Amino acid sequence: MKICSYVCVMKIDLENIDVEKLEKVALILKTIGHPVRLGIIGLLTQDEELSVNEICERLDLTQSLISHHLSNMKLKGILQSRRDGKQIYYGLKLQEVVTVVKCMAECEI
Amino acid sequence: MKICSYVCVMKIDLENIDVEKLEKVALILKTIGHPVRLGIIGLLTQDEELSVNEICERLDLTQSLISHHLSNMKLKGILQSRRDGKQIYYGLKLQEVVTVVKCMAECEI
DNA sequence: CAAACATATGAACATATTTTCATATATACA
DNA sequence: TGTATATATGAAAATATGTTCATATGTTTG
Repeated sequence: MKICSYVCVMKIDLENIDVEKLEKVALILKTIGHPVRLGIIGLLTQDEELSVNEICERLDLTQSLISHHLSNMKLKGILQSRRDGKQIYYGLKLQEVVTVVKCMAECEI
Repeated sequence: MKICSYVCVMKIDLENIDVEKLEKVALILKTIGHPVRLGIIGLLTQDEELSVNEICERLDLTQSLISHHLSNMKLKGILQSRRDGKQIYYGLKLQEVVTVVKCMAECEI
């Protein structure tokens, strides 16, 4: 399913977007725009929730690195987390990022 | 028109995205994720093409700064340019970025 | 309560990005 | 051809980001 093609003709009304909002949008996009964080988002579209360790193993990256990236994305409202015993489970909060990533992943670049 | 809501349930199949593609996607998103560059993209959704000077004036930023950002985005395939006499006109090449920005601009963050 | 496990955090370092300034290049036109 | 105009470019400085390492915190269980 390709959506970009007909949506993309619409104008982005920047007059109605205040600077603060624009900077928030920029911040989210910049944050998503990193291979490790994209990897995490990818995993979390397949599994609703994953523990830090599961993410580390699946991406084959260190706990510390993953933890930093998770905190980063949580801070920006992209992810949410919940503790269950010893583990902390992360999941997507800002669902729109999936649309964004899908759109980019589908197009030819 | 809100599209995100129903698209976002779909999974991002990272198995089918090679690392190279993933990094390209990351690069595009990171590039878009900057206030000045978002501003340029916004203008170019309203006007198909704009000269460097027009962009500078509308965003009230220096020629050099804008020029650097334009080159950056052109290099990454987001924009295209064409010379007409003394001026160089820039326009969107990777139309998908509009979907991306719109999606982010519409959601509550 | 101590040990083991899961995760977070802070500092330090390396690297990348953004912006500015000065200057170069390209085009038009008198 | 020289001058004005439009844009690009390169280097430098300031700032931000990513990664690693060591260690702290929180939770469970023997």
